[in-house]
Amino acid sequence: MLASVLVARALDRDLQRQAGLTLAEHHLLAIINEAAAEGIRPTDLQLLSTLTKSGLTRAVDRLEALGLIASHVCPTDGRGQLLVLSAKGRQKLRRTAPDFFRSVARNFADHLTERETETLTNALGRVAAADHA
Amino acid sequence: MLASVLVARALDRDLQRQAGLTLAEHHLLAIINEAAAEGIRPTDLQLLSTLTKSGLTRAVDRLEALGLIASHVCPTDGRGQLLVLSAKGRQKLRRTAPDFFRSVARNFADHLTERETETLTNALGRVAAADHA
DNA sequence: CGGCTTTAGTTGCTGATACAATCAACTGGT
DNA sequence: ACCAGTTGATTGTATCAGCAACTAAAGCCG
Repeated sequence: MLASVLVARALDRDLQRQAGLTLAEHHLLAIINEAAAEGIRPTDLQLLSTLTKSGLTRAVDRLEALGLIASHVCPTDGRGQLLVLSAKGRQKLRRTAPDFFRSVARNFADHLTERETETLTNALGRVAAADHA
Repeated sequence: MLASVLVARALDRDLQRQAGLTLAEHHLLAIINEAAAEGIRPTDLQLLSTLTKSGLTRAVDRLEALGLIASHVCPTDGRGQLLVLSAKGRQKLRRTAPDFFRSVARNFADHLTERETETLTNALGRVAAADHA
């Protein structure tokens, strides 16, 4: 827990300095970027993010206000939205990437061996996928 | 990050239900409990916790208001305090422990092999000890 | 001693999050 | 075609955390 908080704070600090984005916001952009071309539904986004439903709503609002993402009403479900990166959002992400990767390396990845990285990925992936009800 | 957030939320939820304590508050009690008998300084406590200075001040205030910890002026440094568990705090911690350990097992430890646990402890310990400036 | 710097801890303020309640749209059985 | 129940998402409210500025006690050094 301590490691995760310290790393998260360091990444957050660096991102805010270098890109004016929160770690959570940047993470959302990254997830949306890797989603299908037609966009991603907030519910699916939530499963991959560290936010709850309401937190996600607010974060999406902010990103939309910044013009980094766009939302359309889902054609097959009038309740839902489809979120996509705007051109500005894609650009932001691309420009931010180098600094961000350096930050991840410096604050986290460089401290681990390859074997450890693999073990962590597996083990924590399983933990994250578990049911925490 | 996702794993840590999900686990933290699950532990927090269980603790609040079962003991009326936040995960952060419970963590502070646990750290103080393992500290030297004469008490622990807020600064030292902060290094082991996930809180910042100001967050720690507030959390300590809450725990003191609940009567779970007591603070004395440090005899060798008039600026500082020495924090100790009260009898009530020790009791709280003892009574909370079984449920808490179960929660940790269910939400985290049970998903890992012994080798993985060992690797995580080492690797993340190193990450936490690193300088995140 | 006496002032300058550093360290310990607190406080005002702001922003972000979560929970719970709510609104809106879809779905399935009759 | 309708209504009950479910699911997707938003909003009201309260809390908590963090930053930055501040106070006060130590430490250092001439």
